Amino acid sequence: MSIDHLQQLDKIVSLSKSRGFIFQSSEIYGGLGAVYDYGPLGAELKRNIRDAWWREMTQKHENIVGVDAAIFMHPKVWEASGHVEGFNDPMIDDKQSKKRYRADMLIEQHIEKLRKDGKEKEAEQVKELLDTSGTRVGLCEDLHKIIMDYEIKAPESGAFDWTDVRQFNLMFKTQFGAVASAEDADAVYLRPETAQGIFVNYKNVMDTARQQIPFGIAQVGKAFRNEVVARQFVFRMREFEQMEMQYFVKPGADEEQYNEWLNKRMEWHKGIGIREKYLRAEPHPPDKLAHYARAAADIQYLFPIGWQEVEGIHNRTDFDLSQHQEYSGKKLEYFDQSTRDRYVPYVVETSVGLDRTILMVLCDAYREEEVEGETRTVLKMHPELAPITAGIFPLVKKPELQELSRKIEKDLREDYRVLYDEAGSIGKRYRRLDEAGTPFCITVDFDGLEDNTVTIRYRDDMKQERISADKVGEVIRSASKSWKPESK
RNA sequence: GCGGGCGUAGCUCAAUUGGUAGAGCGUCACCCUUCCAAGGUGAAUGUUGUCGGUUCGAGUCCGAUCGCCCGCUCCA
Repeated sequence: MSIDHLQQLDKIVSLSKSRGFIFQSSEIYGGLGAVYDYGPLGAELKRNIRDAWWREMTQKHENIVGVDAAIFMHPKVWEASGHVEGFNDPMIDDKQSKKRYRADMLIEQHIEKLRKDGKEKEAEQVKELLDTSGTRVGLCEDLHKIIMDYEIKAPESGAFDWTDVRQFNLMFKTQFGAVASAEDADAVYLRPETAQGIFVNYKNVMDTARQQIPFGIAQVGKAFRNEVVARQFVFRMREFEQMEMQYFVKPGADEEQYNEWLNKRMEWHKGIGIREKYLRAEPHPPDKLAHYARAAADIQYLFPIGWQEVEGIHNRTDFDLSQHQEYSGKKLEYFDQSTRDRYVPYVVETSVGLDRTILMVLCDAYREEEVEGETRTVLKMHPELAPITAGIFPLVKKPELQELSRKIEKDLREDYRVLYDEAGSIGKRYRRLDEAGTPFCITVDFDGLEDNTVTIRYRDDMKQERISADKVGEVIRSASKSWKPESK
């Protein structure tokens, strides 16, 4: 059976481990949940994708500049951004049905029910208690007491058999300063998103980079989320890498820019070789928008686990800058010299998960093909993303062939990541590099010694061409540039 | 975090009622080899996820723990 589009993630998990793309973190100690390490091939693939994004988003735009903000930030940043509040969900479980609910949502629903039943007075009472929860014993305890006192039952099972209310803080907290103290005063968070590193530097960049609105700030970096359920390989990890660009625009220009960036970003995904039919843009319904967003859309890929978000495009309005202006007391307004307008810019965000992009590239590239009764496993990824660009082989282990092979290897090494291999049969060496996604193999044979030629073998269709040994680099360059996923 | 399933070599998997842990592939070395996982010879690799219990004896039974998968939930 040949495979053109993956149905199971297992294949990628196995291949990732056996070829050295991705390993589980701390594996020799039994692994650490939802944390993964990149191996030799994975590290190269990751770098290539990161570089492609950075080139696209900064180098190709005169009005987008980069920053590299620290992971640690002032604790107030997360108060201003809404994360301290929004990242704490009080949850409660129904022991009968094993369903989990948000405690505050349960109470809200109960209030609505009371109103519907005409018990306006009691509804007001509960609403008052809900609004003041957290002021008596603690948030969890107060919410639990309301549920108990008003005998709020589980919506689905109708049971009244609750666990305690527990809070899930999705931000990682750590101690700042060498002397550990139990006090929260020293607590800092590992950033749950990189975006805030851009917003807090907005003024600095404005003051130094000689940019005028509209302009963008790009950043690639780690973010950390203590996910309740972190699963599905590198799709949802506790430590992950984001590639973000925040585009600052004049209020009113936000909708147009939002649409434009959604299109541009979709084109990028196609440009790195992802097949168009497995990509789609999925707008968020207005009632599902994040607290900061006016409009949002996912760019999704059809993973073996279904359609899933790889990138999010958000119209963040002036929410973040206004919040930071309020919390920091620093003016973050923009003054337009020509129109003499003064305003807090609106922000259009493009935020793509680097690890998710890697997974997408691996999934989209994965093929199993029938070749003369044997299965060929091959990663047909864009040549410019491939961890190893070319393999160089002497057809057999003979000194003359080895000599020319080594010379070609040395030349190519200046510009490309290459691998010299003389072990095993030639077919085996081709197939090994197929699994690594290497698009080109150069083989030196005896005929070639006569006229200084070699054969280049293409990964995607296994076709071979005889070319001049002096033109190998050139052929690789043009074949990389002209590569299209349709030709896979 | 809850419910269910699973955990044996780098990968995929065997191992009778509880009775000496194996195979295929891969890896490495050498030989052979003039273009698609060829062949030959040899080699390395496991506290059976971890800890504890039951037993004369545990990969197998029991408990705990860690991790993975599916569902619930969550996804700012």
